[in-house]
Amino acid sequence: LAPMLRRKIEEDGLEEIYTKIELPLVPLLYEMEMAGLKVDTTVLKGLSDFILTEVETLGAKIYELAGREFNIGSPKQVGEVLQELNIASSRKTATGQTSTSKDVLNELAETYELPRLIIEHRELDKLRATYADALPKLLGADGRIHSHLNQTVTTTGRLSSSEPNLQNIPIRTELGQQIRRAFVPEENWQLISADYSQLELRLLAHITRDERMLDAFQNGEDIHAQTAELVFGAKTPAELKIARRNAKITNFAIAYAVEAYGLSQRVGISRNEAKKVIEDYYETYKGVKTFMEETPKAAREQGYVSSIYGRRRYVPAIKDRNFNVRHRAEREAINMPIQGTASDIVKIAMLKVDAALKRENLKTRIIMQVHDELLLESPNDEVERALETVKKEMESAVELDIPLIVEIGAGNNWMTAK
DNA sequence: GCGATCACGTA
DNA sequence: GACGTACGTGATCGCA
Repeated sequence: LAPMLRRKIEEDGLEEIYTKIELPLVPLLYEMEMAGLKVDTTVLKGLSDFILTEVETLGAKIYELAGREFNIGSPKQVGEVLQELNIASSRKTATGQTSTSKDVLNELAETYELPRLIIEHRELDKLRATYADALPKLLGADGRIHSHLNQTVTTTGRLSSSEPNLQNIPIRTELGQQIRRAFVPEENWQLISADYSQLELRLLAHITRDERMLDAFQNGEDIHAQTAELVFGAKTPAELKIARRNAKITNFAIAYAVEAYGLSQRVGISRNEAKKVIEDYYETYKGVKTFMEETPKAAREQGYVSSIYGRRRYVPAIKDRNFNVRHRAEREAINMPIQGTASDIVKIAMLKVDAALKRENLKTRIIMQVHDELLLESPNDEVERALETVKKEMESAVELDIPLIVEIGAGNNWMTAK
């Protein structure tokens, strides 16, 4: 089997990906899994208890407004209650059930209190069940969590993490951030978090060769502000402040081939306004437009798309007779070179950081990767040096038409390290 | 006990 | 009829 697969690797031009990235990564992933992350279970216990009290209070209010008790954790029963109160949305799930998704509840929450409370209840219960209560159950004998780093799961080249998934630890909400406080360094060590700033957007510029976008990154300009001015027409500082937020959403959404409907939902504008924004975007960033048009064509002709280092994703569905299946494949094809190249680069950076740390005889070690972020653990007396080495190795991991920028920090838990 | 469904956490 | 990509996990629920 090996000779056959080797020949296939050669034929498909995958030697670089295989021999320079994936194979050398194996021992490093092993070391990361063995190292694990230290967890302060008292922080999690405190959070769990706090959330439980909050959830109980919320539950009582919810039952009162609903006029009866029911299982708030059951979307089916939530749907039934909304129907009883005649406030159910007409939107249905794939199986015809009344939808109780956050979007739907948010809309109802403008008029009614109950859906707002259900949203809050769900958020709290999710944090409690998935993180505060689940993580302590997975502690090893050493008091550390040893997640699996799966190398052969994703279609784009990303890693995945499981048992537990440490790539989806909360960060967005105030309470969610508290979960990160439970991830701590060894005594007299610190955690270092280093993440690539706007990696995928920079790669969008590099890959599409769009002049305006390349210029912005090369000159260290604020890309979201630029989009706010050029696409949203912001002129005064006040206009800019508002438009920048929407420009940021748009910049990221474009990389995933968002359509008018999706953008209208995210930015909170009408579908026609969103259509205009996308048109203006492509007029402003012409290279991006060309990429969006040419990539599905190339995928149809070759049968696959590639990252800039040659990693492939086959997209047979791009020839499907069904419109929806075909269009989904086109978006997948557009996104893969960006997400795939980002994956390649972070993996290369991991190898370079690891080699540099070992070369300098540092005890500092990589313990986790979260797609564009590396988490390291570093002895107190090494932290200063490690910060410098890690930042340097990550920013110079590869040479592209745009600069790579890394934001880095150290702290006594994952929250403060960021 | 298992799988489908729904929902939701991250980049 | 659907209309960003990539994942993993928990609770519920119906079925075996």
